[in-house]
Amino acid sequence: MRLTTKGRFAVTAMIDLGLRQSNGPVTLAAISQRQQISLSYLEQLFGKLRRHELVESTRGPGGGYTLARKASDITVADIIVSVDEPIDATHCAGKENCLGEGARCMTHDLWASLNVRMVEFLDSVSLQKLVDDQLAKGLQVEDKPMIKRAISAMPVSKPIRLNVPNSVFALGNSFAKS
Amino acid sequence: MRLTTKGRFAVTAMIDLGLRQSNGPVTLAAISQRQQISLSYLEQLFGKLRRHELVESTRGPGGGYTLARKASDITVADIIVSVDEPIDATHCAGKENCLGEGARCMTHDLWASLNVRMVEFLDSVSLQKLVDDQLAKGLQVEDKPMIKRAISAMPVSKPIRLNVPNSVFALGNSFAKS
DNA sequence: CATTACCCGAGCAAAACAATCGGCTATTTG
DNA sequence: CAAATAGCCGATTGTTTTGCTCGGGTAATG
Repeated sequence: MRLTTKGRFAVTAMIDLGLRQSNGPVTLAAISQRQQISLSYLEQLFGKLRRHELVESTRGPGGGYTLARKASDITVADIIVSVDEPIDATHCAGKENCLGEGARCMTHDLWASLNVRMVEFLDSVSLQKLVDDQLAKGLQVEDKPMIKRAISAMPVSKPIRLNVPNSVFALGNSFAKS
Repeated sequence: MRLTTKGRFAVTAMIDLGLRQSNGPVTLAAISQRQQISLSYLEQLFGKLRRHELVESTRGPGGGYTLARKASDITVADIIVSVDEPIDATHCAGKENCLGEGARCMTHDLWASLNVRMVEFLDSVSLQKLVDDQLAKGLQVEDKPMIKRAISAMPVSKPIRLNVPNSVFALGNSFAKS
């Protein structure tokens, strides 16, 4: 598992979806506006999320995305592996004898175990938990009319090309051991 | 914090160092051979590790690197932030009003908290733990003569350009919720 | 003073990231 | 039916990061 902005975008978008899907399907355009993520990029991410059966789509007017199962049954790990895809693994992909001799690079076992622990951790955090955290922090979700399709209006401020240098899970090393 | 192959290389190299530093300084050339990581890349990584005071260097023949403090006082988080550097943070770098209005993108609080939990976790895994894991798995460290400088010999098989497509912390999504 | 081995910066190919564009299909609504 | 909505999909693009090479240093040993 890798942790980059890509996974972060996906998690952010999923929280947005979790917060608002009670009113019916949520459009990517709306998520794009609220979270400042490019629409096309969201389409790519949600394509993967859909293929991994984390979300379901409804086409046509009034359509959009909804969670494929309860938010409490979706974990952060589910989301991240969905968008970060398989790719190989341990640098000596699957091969037992990476160094030719018996030495077999310890990377395998080592990284596999650290990996498992990481996944266990991320698997212990549910989307519901993150949604609740947001609600607890005072974020109020605008109640939009329940009648399907009724959005539309809204000036739509220019998309604004952010082009952030990027990164994720960044943090000053303020937690370095003293 | 980001988790990529870069951090994985650094952790792997540090474990190698932790396993063998009892015989005195360990050369990057030796780590390069054992772990199949390019020497120059290791130099870059250890430059950062040294500036972050995780390792100390000894120049000249018989020189190499040693841990700057006990392996039990070095955490995986220490290593990863050392090589992955600061970079900014939450996509709306520091600014409170990412969306102009009061809405303030939830990304901030959200990612910050998830981030903290990630860091706490990686900070709970010490290098010593990983070294012990390796020893427990039956890896035996060759006891090289204690006399300083005595290595040298050894045919040095060609460096072999691996050029792995890359990734890290990869894992099939075999743990997907059923 | 030659060897060892750390030090350092510039540069580079390939990959991943983030976004754009253009066209398509399914669904709703007038 | 036609128009609008909104998901779907692939090709392409610019930037950043990755992992590595090259070429030259400098400190320590013998």
